[in-house]
Amino acid sequence: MPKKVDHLQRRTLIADALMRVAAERGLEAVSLRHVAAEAGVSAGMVQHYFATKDEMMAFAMAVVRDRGEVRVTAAVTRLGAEPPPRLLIRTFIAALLPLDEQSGDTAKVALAFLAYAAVRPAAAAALRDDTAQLRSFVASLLPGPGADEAAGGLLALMEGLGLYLVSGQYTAEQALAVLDAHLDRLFPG
Amino acid sequence: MPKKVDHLQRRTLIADALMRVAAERGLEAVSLRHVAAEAGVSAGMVQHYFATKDEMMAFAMAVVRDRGEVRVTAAVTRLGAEPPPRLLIRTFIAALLPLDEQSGDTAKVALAFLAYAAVRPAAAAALRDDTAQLRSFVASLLPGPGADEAAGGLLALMEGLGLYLVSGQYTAEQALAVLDAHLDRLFPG
DNA sequence: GGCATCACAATGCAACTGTATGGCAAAAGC
DNA sequence: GCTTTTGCCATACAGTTGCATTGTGATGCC
Repeated sequence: MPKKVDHLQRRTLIADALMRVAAERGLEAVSLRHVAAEAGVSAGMVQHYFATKDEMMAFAMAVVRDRGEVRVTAAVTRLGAEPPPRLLIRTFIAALLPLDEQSGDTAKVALAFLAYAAVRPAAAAALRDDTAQLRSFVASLLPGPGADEAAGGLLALMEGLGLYLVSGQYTAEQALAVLDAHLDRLFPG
Repeated sequence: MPKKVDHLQRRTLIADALMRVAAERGLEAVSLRHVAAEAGVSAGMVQHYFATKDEMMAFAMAVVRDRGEVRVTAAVTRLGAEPPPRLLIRTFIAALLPLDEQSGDTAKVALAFLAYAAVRPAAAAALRDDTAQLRSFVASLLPGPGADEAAGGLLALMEGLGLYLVSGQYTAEQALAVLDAHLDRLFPG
């Protein structure tokens, strides 16, 4: 076999360029040539690693999701074993929220993908499982009756805070204040 | 002066077509020709009423916002004078949430516009005022201390529920259950 | 009745889109 | 050393995009 190249690395390099373009100019500015230029490679190479644009988009979406998962698990494991439920919840929600500038870009991309998936049922299916899983996990950590609705509410609040952060309506401090106030209600005493 | 035409009506007709296209196939499918075809008019006419595509988009965004406002005030005035705060809040949040199929389309469009505005600071400014206004209104209705953070949390929860509804993760009943559970916490007793 | 003004249509144009295709160099297996 | 496979590039292509231009009726004012 000839020249061996790490396909995954190349694809990730391209996906990163895609995300940069999407974060700066929106998903509609994402074209093969723009992505290639942003990545500093030829348009032909992008085509070589992704047969179609849809395939490239799907891969980039998967990267965004995986990065989020990594951020969460990293933040959670940093807590050590058996952390108190409230701290655990606060930690992984804070890890998911776009609180700094860099994750703000990621969130912009995620928002663009969300709108993209809203009219493409096939792409939306992947997102569904993620939240359902997250919700039952949060519900298991919440005290008292009505934990299920409370978990749904907490996650919805998280998404909403994410939206406000992306659109620049909230600062990181404001968002965390709102989150903490909500947690105060969920963890009485 | 020649043929007098109701400009606003024509522009609204076109904006409605734009929203239909965006709801079905996403914002990136919104082109002058597609919108014209959907509206059943010539592409030249669209150009006649909107000098540029951006102007058309801005007008459509304004229409979406205005429709939301109308929905809210209609639902609220239906309550009569001096409604109890909790009912008032629940009513206008329910009016804003995409609970039926038709408003689901509107919400898809709103989501697309949100992503659109996320990378266009000029378009995002209009949204900011709206939520700030809404937040102080809600805060004035909430009891006890920390009303400001609680109002922010409630609105964030609303946005998150909207997202979940649009992406098909929640049914209308589930969303309302989560909302009511949250209101239970905000209005103790 | 002339005529300016407006509504609308048709066409053209350069730029861009995603994808197909062909070619070329390099590297491994024989 | 030759062949084959692979990485990558360049170009071509048909279709679409936003926008400019020009033309054509129709209308209402004077």
